Amino acid sequence: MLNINRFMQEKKDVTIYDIAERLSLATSTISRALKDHPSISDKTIKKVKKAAEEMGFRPNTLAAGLRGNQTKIIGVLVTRINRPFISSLISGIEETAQKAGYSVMITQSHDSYTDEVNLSKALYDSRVCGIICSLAMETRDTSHFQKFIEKNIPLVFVDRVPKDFNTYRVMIDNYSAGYKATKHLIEQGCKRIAHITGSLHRNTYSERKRGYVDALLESNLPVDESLIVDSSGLTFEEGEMISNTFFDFPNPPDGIFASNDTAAVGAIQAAKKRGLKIPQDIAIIGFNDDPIASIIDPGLSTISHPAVKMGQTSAKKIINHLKSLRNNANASNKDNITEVTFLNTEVVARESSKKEL
Amino acid sequence: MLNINRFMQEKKDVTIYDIAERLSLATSTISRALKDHPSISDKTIKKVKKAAEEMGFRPNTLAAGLRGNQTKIIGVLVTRINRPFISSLISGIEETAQKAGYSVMITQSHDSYTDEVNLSKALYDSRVCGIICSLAMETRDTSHFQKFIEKNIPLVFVDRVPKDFNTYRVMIDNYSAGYKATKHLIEQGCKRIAHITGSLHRNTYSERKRGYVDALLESNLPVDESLIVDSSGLTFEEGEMISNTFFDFPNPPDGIFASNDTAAVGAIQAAKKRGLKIPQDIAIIGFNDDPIASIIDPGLSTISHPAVKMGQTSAKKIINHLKSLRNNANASNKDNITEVTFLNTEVVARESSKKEL
DNA sequence: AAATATAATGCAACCGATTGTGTAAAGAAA
DNA sequence: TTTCTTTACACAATCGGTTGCATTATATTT
Repeated sequence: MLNINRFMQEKKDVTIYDIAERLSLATSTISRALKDHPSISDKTIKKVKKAAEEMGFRPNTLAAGLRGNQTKIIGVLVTRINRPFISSLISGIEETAQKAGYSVMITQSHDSYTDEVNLSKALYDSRVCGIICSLAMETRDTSHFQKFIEKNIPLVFVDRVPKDFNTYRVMIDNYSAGYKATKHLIEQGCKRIAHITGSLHRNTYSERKRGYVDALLESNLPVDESLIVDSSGLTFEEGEMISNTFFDFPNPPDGIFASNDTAAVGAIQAAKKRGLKIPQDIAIIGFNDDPIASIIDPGLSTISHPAVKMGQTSAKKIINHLKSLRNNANASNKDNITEVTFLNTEVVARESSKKEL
Repeated sequence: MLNINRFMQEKKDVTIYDIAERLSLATSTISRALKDHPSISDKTIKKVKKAAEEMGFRPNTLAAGLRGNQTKIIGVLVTRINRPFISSLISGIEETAQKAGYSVMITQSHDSYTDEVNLSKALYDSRVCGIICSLAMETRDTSHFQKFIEKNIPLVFVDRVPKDFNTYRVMIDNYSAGYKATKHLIEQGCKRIAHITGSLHRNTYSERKRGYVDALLESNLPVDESLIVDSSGLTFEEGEMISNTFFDFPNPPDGIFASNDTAAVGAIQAAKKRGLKIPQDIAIIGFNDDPIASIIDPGLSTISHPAVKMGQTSAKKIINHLKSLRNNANASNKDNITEVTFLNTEVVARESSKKEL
């Protein structure tokens, strides 16, 4: 049995030892030559690369990673992959990482705190060289990320960021976005604007709400708490249901600002089913500019979110940080990197809110 | 300078050596105890696990991977992450992988053949334990995957699969799906059905087209080549444009079967702009059951695709294969695993095609 | 009690690339 | 020619688990 097994074993990978032997050079020379190390002559470099090519040499990233206690893998920890915003974010990360020679390891917390904790450990175990995270809905305590800081592993929180954590943050200005969205409805003539928000534990939603409130106040419009509803999942169904309760009010709103497009689409459907005219009876604005926004009828006004760019930016933060660590070996900015990058948002006005044609 | 650096170095990770020293045991014992090896006594196992926990031990997956020349990482190579079908697929893969203790490394080819080749090499270099791939639109030759077979690394092609490659394939029955979609339109009374297809080099599209043709033939309807148009990207714009050319025909179609929902939505928009009644004047059916399908007005009939399940199934193929390799060390089914799994599709009939209420 | 079987643990090589330090060779300066 | 620099390369330790085999401790049998 053992014999059979032995015969069936696939041939070994070509290693730098094999190249060294063939060229009668030391493995250290091979290793350096393959990386264009300055202390290796051009002649040798060429010779080594040629041999490596011919022999079909493929570097073993595990060995390199073990030795340097560091991989070229960026860990990504998001809530759910199959959402337009998130998948675009990941796409941006992967694109930027790939160009710089990094790989991307993806995990999803499904908005569960315990999953998030475990996955952060798993990513640590994989010796990722950096980590990009968008917090789970449930997460309150973020101490499980402290380990990365201690180990000087760059950490970027994106979109859903903690309040108090000295790291990179890449996000949009949710406050001003919420403000802009509300202001837009006010400019269309809305006097009574409802707001469907997500969990206020997440900065994204709480900030948007803050912007919403301030926009109302600024225009001397009353802030009616009954018009502000917390939708745990911001789903289509919840959007529809919450809107229906609004419409049942003796004094219903004439505008709805939903904190994502999915819920906003629910609001549109609810309004349509009631025979309410959009935007005359009820103007609606969402958030994210998901593909549906431009396809639904009427077109959904929304706030556009540079998802892909946020991913690219996050990846760049990691990559640049690592680069500067290399160039400046003693630059251990440990627990001192607090850099917040805000990306632009824009009001995308479509039919669901444009009262005057 | 060097001194400062030394002081700033983060503390080392706890290794099995540290545990071994503390308990006066050999590292081999620690290693085995942590894995519940049968030859280690329960008492020792408990003691070791307790110490590991207390000391905050985290295994270095790189070291384990190097030694065994194998990681617990499943490589995923898709065309574009930020598409509903793909992101759901990935979500399914990640979910299943995570449960079984595997990680997922993601790459996107952007439908480029050269990128696909390079990424397959990069995944190989990372010593992934398996690979799941959906082919790039451009890909004709798939020999770059041969290396995985030779190395006995399980390979699963999903959705967009090559014709001739002895591996796992997880897919839907595109032929019957295309047949069902067309048949559905025929049952609604359509006599002249157009088809917007993707690149016929990809099995997905060529098979759907074959089903379309056969459904027509079976119902004694003529197959008019001018009604079959190849849309390279199957984008919204292409769907709109191609539909417009159809509508300009002296003898326009009364039904359109588009090979994805995006293009079908384009067809809907084109029809609406022309004032054509859907489905009375023109019935439309898409493919995929993307979120838009249920949200657009009129609701888009389509073929539902179990994307998440395809991901889960693909991951399971990898995991089970590895498991059986472990249990049966000499089971090198090299170049002999041709297992095709078909997942079910369903016609989802919505307003865009239901002629009789 | 001696012999044998079995359970539990130790020893040490190994995976493949990286890198600080040492050394030989070639060139430059004295 | 000798000495001092550079330049180019070699040596060998290292990263942290894993695993085949050897060894010791304990249990069982005769």
